[in-house]
Amino acid sequence: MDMTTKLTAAAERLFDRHGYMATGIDQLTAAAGMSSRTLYKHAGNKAQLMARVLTERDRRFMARLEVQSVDALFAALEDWVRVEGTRGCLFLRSRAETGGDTPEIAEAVAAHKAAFQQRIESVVAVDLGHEDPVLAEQVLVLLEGATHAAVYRGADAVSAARMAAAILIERAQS
Amino acid sequence: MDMTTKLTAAAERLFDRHGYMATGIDQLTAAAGMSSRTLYKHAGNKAQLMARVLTERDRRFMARLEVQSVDALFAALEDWVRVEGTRGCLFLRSRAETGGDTPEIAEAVAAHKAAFQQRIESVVAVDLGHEDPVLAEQVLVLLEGATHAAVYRGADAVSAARMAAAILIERAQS
DNA sequence: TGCAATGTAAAACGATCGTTTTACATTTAT
DNA sequence: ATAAATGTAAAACGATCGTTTTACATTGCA
Repeated sequence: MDMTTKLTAAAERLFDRHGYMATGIDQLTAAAGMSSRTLYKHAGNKAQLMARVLTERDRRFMARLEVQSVDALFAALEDWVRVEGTRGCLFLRSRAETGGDTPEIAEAVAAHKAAFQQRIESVVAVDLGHEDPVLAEQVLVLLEGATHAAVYRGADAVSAARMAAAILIERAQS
Repeated sequence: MDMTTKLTAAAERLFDRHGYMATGIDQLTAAAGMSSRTLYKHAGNKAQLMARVLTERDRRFMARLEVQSVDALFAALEDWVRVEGTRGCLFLRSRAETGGDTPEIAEAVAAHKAAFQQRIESVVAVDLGHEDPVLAEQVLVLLEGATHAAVYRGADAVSAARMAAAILIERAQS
């Protein structure tokens, strides 16, 4: 595993567990097993490192959402939550932590959320046989809600959201 | 307005807009119009100040949720979002920023979320004439989802959530 | 009248921040 | 064989962090 990969993985873990601002450069170098000189050579600076973490996380998360039904979206979220834990959406969290004032971060978040919404719209269209923007928005709200409610409600929140989505989809299909 | 009230109001605004970690004590003293000596006399320290901000916010938010129907819960959230803006849930955000490692903050968040859930359960029970924990969990997910989706989707997310809740409630009533 | 309380302004505290630099070792490719 | 690239360890950078303290002014009550 090359230094960039190792750094990005370590950074994602620390930023996710302790927050972007609360994670210092020396914690990052210690976790990644490299000197600060090497960190800066590969990452540029802390904000760019966070942006790269988000881009990598987007890639991994969106890969799991390559499914053909709305119900499978919730199954994928259940898997994600089981594997990665429940600390809320890292994209929204890092944007909020920086007040939206760090361009690299704000752009990575915007790109992810646009892709996220697009994916939901197309999966809803597959399930229904036609587009339904309002239903897609409701599914998006349920996924976002499951992600954040799971922080304090656990996996129950995800399965409740999944059942709610099934009802809305069935209703729209008939 | 006494110093404690002025400080808490200024702190809530800054913590919400820029994040807890990113807001320094000197920004707080400048916004509240007081010396750091007075700030520490009233607040104890930064974490206790954040905890007091959260307790006050819980009071104001929960007061708006003193309603008699699930639909009114979403109407109340629409009002809240219009008045206070959309930067996500300050409770979850501050807990995530501190990794859950700051006891005062973690406790204030836990207390709020417990009260939030309880309120939803009782409003659902009023609407249905009986308790329905699963439906209440779905309403909680929709409210949490609307709060966080509104950050990047705007008010559409809240009205979509409101419509979804109406469908689920109607279905449970018949 | 005088003392306790409450406030400000500003300096100082040691610690830590993100970042750069200096000095040196090791690997890699021509 | 040699020069470029890539790494480490560690010191140093100025800035800022949360917090405490010193010195002094104002207020309100006994």
